[in-house]
Amino acid sequence: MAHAAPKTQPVKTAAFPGVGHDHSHCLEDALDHAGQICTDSGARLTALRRRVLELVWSGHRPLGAYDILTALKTERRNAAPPTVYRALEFLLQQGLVHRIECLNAFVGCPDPDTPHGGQFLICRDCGLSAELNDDTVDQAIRNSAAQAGFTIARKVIEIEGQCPNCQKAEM
Amino acid sequence: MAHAAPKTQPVKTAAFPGVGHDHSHCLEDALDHAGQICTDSGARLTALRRRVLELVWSGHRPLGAYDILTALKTERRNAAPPTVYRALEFLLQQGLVHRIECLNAFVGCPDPDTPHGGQFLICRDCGLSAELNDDTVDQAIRNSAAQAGFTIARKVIEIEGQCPNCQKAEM
DNA sequence: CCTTTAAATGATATAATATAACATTATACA
DNA sequence: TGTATAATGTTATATTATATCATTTAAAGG
Ligand SMILES: [Zn+2]
Ligand SMILES: [Zn+2]
Ligand SMILES: [Zn+2]
Ligand SMILES: [Zn+2]
Repeated sequence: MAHAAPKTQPVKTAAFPGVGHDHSHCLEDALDHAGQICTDSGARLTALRRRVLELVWSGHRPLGAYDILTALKTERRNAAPPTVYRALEFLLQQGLVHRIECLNAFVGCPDPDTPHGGQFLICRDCGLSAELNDDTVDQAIRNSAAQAGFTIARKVIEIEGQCPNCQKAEM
Repeated sequence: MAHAAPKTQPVKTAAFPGVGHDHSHCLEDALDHAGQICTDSGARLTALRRRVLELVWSGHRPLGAYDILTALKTERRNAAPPTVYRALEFLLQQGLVHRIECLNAFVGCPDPDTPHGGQFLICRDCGLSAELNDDTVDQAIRNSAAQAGFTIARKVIEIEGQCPNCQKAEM
């Protein structure tokens, strides 16, 4: 985890990226992490896979496979659905992207170093998503499953609603 | 955490239906509830909608729309995708069924009297699902969303893994 | 009861998402 | 270099979901 924030002011929850944030930084970070992770694990981050990761990270909005395909086709005329789905499958396996089930879409993981199922807040108005990893939620679910004698393999936690920015915009 | 359970014996969680449970009872219950709810709200539980609800309740396994369609076609030769999707849309609106996003499937709600988003345990081995409504989980998510300034419209909580029966069967 | 109107269903077409299967190319490595 | 493996190309098709307009059914009011 990152170092502690300065203590003098309330922790600014950065769940949703500010409208004017420096997204090139998000992108660089994601690619750097990806390079590191794949190097470490011996996985091959090919040009294609890297490019698909970049496209997923073109913003904080989950993208459908066919959105990605459309973008990819402008540079690779022969790109087809399997091209994208295979790259996404790889990126999912490496924990570099998450699949948003309720949207049939994919979004970059901002913290891929340790594998995790994410908790997603998804704005219905602007389409932005934010990944949380609240351990209280996680614990509650683990307890609940344990009580039912259920062994967890994967958690899908997707919260749809309205993000702070869009709430302000409505007033 | 919720209030303490009686200490004398472990809480029997009935999350997953026993292999030999009286399912006809589940079905009757579901149809009775549905009739009551629709009567109360003035919604029209037509023969078709009722039949689709029965099919969804043919077991505790989420069914895809086309599974339902296949079954329906044996009785209504002219059934088509919209036939099923429209009935499902109605049943969803009435809270009589839930949609399982990670399976693109639908399952009956065992407790439709008060609207709620469910928490689902889904067994990858046998396909059975169980609906929980653990308030601790719910609270944790509400807190987490509130901290992010996010307004919740809908929660998708789907836990994939192995149910107790399938764990035993593996030994 | 009949008419008007709205809701539900029928019917056809097509959109959107995802995978199967096999051929070809690139990479690893012995 | 040759061989095996992984990745990508290519084509076809499966699966899930919706749009649109016609027809039928049921509710409501006179
Ligand atoms: Zn960003
Ligand atoms: Zn928003
Ligand atoms: Zn049952
Ligand atoms: Zn099972």
